Amino acid sequence: MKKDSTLPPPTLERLARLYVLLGKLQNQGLQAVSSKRLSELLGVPDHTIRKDLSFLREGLGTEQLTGKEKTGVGKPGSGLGRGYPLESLRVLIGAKLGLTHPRTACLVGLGNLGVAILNRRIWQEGVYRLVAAFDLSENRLELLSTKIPLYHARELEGVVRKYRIEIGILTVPPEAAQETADRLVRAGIRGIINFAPVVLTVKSNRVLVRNVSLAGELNILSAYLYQQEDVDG
Amino acid sequence: MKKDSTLPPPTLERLARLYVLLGKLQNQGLQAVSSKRLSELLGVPDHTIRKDLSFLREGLGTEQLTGKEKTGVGKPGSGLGRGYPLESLRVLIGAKLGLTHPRTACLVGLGNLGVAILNRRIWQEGVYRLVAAFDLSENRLELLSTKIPLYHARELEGVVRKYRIEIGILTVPPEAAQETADRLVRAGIRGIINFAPVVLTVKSNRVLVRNVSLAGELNILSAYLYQQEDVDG
DNA sequence: CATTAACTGTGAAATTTTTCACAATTATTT
DNA sequence: AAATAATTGTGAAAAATTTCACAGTTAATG
Repeated sequence: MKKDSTLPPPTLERLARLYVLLGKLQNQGLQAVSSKRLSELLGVPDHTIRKDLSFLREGLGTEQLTGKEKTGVGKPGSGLGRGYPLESLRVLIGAKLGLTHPRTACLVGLGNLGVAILNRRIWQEGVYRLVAAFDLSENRLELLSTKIPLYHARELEGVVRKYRIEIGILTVPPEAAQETADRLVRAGIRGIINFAPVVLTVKSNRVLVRNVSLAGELNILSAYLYQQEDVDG
Repeated sequence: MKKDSTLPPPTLERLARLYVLLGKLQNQGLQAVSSKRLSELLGVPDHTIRKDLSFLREGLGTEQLTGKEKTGVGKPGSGLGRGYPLESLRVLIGAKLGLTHPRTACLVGLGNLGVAILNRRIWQEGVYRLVAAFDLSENRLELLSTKIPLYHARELEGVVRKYRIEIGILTVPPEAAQETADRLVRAGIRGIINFAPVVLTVKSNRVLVRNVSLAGELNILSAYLYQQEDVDG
């Protein structure tokens, strides 16, 4: 539709995380933050944050921002209330990332991990709507007390199609992960967040996959530690 | 110690994930893979994989690899058994990333998420040793049946120091996350993998933090979907 | 009201990372 | 034994991303 210029991937990912942080800061009752503060909180250099934020300029409205007009959201200067106003910054990032209208999600696999995610507060906040959760065990389904509609796994395709579910969160055992992913894809899912310890293969390039891997994180951490050790001695 | 040239971060992170994948492929009984296959499996272009792998050359041994000697691990040519031999490639990556000697880890917080991680097979594989898990609830500690030593949270600092635990995995409720992280840092932890839905602030630059955030992943996914929607219509 | 201090915003430079393109290699086929 | 097909490895070019440095802004201070 809008042919908004697309963001550089690293910027997009940092903004997506920043968006979460801004919500937290708002809940703490703050009004504004500086790029320096955000830098400390996020572990990203302050100039990188300002640069990222400068992408919000594009498509800010119909006002012709020619030349050296005032363009940004941030308020320069010292003293309280300077920096970026939380409220408007958050709205702006939300608009840029398309986080304004709610997305539907489903959760597949109600083991310990699945239940942990089922109980997350994020589903109460309204931005993401968990409209279904699936499991193989009838027993499990009956035992769980939640407001989220629960279904037997055999109903996966039907429910995903019916509610046009966009995002699938995979918390099934590793053996079942690939097959479940295939089923989600066939049912028309648009994105998958995979918590199962497998490397998913999804051919369709219409479907985005984010792998969250404990083993991967451990390896990355170890490798950085190892590099540190090389340097420090 | 070794002053090994440090890897570009994107390469390091891809190799760390590749290492996991190679283990899986080995378990499937395969002997070798091509960069093209890895490309499909990992969703990374094949030339990027080959380039990444080319960093393994450095410090491959004392052989002086002058000129156009045979240097790589991969076997060119067509037919079965061509490409990269899984075994030796995995060993080489492991050596480069310092994944050869086991690392100690602890798990803090034994709610649903914690227990899910406690039961992961990775702790049986020998590369990472989960030497302690903590929780506040005595009840919970008694109920759990596992070979991993369980402790009350009050013993955190003592146990971390005693066993020189390097990596902490945080699966506590959000309210407790920052304080727990502070305690881990004070006790001398070297890295933290944070699964709690908060943005941790860790001043010490001796300590590495990896945040695993459902909200972050959801936002990233949504943003990419939104960009796709802009293009497709 | 001039000065100071603490910020933002950004074009341009520097750096890093990815992509390209193709020579070299080797099993398999003809 | 020549041709073919599939594959690695890598310098060099291209592209992307980060860093720099500083002009411009504004509340607070002296």
